[in-house]
Amino acid sequence: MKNNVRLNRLKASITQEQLAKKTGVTRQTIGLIEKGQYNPSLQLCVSIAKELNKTLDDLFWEVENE
Amino acid sequence: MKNNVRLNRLKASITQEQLAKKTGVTRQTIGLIEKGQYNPSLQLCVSIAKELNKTLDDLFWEVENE
DNA sequence: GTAGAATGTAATATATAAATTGCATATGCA
DNA sequence: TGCATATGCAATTTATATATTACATTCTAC
Repeated sequence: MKNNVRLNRLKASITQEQLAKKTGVTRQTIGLIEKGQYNPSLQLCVSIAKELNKTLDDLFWEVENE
Repeated sequence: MKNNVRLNRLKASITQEQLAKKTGVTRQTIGLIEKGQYNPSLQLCVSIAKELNKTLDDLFWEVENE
């Protein structure tokens, strides 16, 4: 599950831990999602997108082709 | 987790069972997602979107406001 | 009004996302 | 050098998405 979370988190200049706290999960969960090793729930994807001021498509749609 | 899956499935004129088979899950899972009673995985959301020729945002982004 | 298809729903089982804890590594800064 | 912050990673536990099975309900067409 490749995605653009790390790229956009860094653009937002926040740490994994800050994003985790804002989205209500742990730092480890954010780390694994960024690594593409998790298949996160839709709700979590939406939370992450909102915190980064992006949409689902921005972060998770056809990332391979970008 | 309100969404536009049912609306777009009906527009595509396919049954829950057909969509389930195409996305590799059971009819019950599709039914519960349409009812908003599940928090589906990102992979499943992507599969559903592709089968319905929609994007994640079309089906799952800020559905309340549409 | 009956038959079949589509959908709702409920109980139990299984797979896996996510939490928790802990330690290792890397990096920047005093 | 030494300390603090950020991140990686691994083992175990917990919560929940999804499967399976089964039966009920709704709806359409004959």
